[in-house]
Amino acid sequence: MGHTRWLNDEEKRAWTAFTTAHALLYRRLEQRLKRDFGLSGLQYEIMARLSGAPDREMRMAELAGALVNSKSGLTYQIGQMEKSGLVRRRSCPSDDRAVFAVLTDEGMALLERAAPGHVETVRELLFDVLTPGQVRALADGLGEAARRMAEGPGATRAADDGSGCSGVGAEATADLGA
Amino acid sequence: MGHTRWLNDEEKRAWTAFTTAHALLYRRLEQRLKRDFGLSGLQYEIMARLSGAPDREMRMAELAGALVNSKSGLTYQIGQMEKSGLVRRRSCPSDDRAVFAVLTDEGMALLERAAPGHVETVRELLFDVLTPGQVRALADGLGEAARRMAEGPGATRAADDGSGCSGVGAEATADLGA
DNA sequence: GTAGATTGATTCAAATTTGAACGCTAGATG
DNA sequence: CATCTAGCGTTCAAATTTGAATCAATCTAC
Repeated sequence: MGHTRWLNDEEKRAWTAFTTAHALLYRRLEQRLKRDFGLSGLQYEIMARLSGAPDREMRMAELAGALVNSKSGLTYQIGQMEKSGLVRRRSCPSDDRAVFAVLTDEGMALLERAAPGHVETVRELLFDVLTPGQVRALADGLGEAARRMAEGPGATRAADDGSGCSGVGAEATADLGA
Repeated sequence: MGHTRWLNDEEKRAWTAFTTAHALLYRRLEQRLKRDFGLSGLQYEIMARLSGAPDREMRMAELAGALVNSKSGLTYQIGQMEKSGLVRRRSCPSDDRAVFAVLTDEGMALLERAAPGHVETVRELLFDVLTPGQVRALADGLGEAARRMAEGPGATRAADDGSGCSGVGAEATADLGA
């Protein structure tokens, strides 16, 4: 392997902008969610994902894959949210291994209260700053990068077996600003 | 406050692409760093930042601000890295409150070994996928967003007093792919 | 100068995250 | 059918992160 292809100045700018913007934005969103609704960012994302899925439910592994989170971490958070009544577990009749996380009515209600402010913040801090062309570049460029990383080698398999328990095709983008 | 300005389809695509690409990429980078060098992502970033600063040192608060991390979290990590000899603390003669984190020669050497693979991964998974126009859009659009969030209201102050202890202007972008 | 307010960093307990086992079931192979 | 492999979710201990105190030192206004 020859010489490293270092980043040029514009790539360095892009890289720091990417990581810094993400960190700052995510931090703001978390602060707001915690302060106003006692929710963590992950909890919001879980609810947003579930809200967009058929019957408002997803299998644990599928959900973990969609959120890019570890399985054990998801188990923990679903446990917390179950205590709070935001989510409920349901086991799958046809496959005793599978567990579904289901968004409760209470969870849905909280999500609907939290979503407006959340989305508004994303808009103010991100989309109001970007030109339409830049929005498209994000969607296209980063979308393609994400797709390749999700499939390509090294991806933590989330193997989508089309088992009889239903199951969503991976691309369910929630309406409530997942 | 009237109605919520929800995200349109392209904005939703951009938002999920942004968050998902970041999560996937960051996870890959962390796995690689941990496996090959026993480093966490944060530790790498700390070293990369320090390596680009004058005298390879920064004040704790300044560093925390640059990394978008809590002060207490940084205290912990610097403690860990000090044990490993990657970093060393130095107190400021003219201000007894201030503490500098200094990258040691050993730390610098490790960074130089880790950087090529790190940067190469970023290139493969991100920049090789993006068009030059998309790179520019990231740099410009997200750069502007980051700038506003860093300054605008709600920013966790990192007040840059130009005290006699030296101190870097906030924008030191490290060469080693911070 | 001195009280009072601010800033810099650390400490501490609680919450969360991580990754490697573990137990269990479904599906494949013989 | 018996066994073997692989997938799913959980558990567990260790590591990390968080945020609210805390302690000390600087700066401000009297």
